[in-house]
Amino acid sequence: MGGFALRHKRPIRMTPQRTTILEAVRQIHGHPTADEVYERVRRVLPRVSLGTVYRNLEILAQEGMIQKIESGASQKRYDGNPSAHHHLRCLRCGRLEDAPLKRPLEAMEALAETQGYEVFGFLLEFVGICPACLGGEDSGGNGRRSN
Amino acid sequence: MGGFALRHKRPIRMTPQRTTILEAVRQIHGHPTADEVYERVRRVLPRVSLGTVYRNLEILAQEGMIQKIESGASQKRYDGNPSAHHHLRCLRCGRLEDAPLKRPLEAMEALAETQGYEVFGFLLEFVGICPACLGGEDSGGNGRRSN
DNA sequence: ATAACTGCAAATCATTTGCAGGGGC
DNA sequence: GCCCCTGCAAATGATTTGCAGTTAT
Repeated sequence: MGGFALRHKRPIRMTPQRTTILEAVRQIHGHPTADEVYERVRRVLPRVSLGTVYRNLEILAQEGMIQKIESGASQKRYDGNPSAHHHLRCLRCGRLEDAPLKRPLEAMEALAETQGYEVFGFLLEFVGICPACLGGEDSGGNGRRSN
Repeated sequence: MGGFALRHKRPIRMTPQRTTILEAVRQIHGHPTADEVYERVRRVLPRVSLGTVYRNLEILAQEGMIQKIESGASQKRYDGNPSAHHHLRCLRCGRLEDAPLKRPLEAMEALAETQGYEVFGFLLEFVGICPACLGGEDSGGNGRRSN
């Protein structure tokens, strides 16, 4: 859950920057912020710009190669694992870890034992297209939306 | 879900601004943004500042009187219903509606029929305190955290 | 060749914060 | 009377974008 790609395919070019950014997201443990990716990429390509990192994280997420995690914090995080799984965030330090994919209430209990968290609750949000938008213009056009 | 209050109680004073802001959140259909609340409050109290609206939305959420919804969008939204329920967001227009509280996968199917949405997926994030933070300093002090 | 892509810097934009005065309790 | 609360304005900070030059395909 994260990249709900709607984009009309455009040729995507694998530049050194893009490749390095993808690797960085995959290599960094946890779920890096754009800045953390930037720091890491700079070790290899000292001249990349933060703007490029943002642009590529967005594109990689839309291509389904990574996940963009936008829930519950002001800073977005990225995840090299594009398959469905959920997260566990610490209210104090902001740490973000993977959570086992189970039913929410069962999982909440399991989490305390398994990972030593004190779990207060969870955020659940469904994402889709509303009837009004479905009725109006067709799927064409923009693609980049929301958030 | 939403207000995971951790705050040490401080006396909370019901000023006209705070009262009006609370009413606005309750009255506005859907799930207003801070700006929408501001607009509405201004009709009654033309001199309120946007800063005051933000401060009070935060406090009301921490008191558990409203919910602060921070998932999946750059603009936070607020919800006059403080009890547990989930949401359904449109990728195109950003509309945010209530979703029935069921198991995610069942709910996804139900949503298409019930509300006419085309549902792509869902965001699920657990929120709590990680072992490191639990180990370190006790619960004392700040209260205001994360995001 | 020709889009896509990049670096750079400036722009956005929601949200937060410092401050000095004001008003609930 | 105390301290919480307010309006105002400035600050913050993550993310985005315009532009002119570069490069992958």
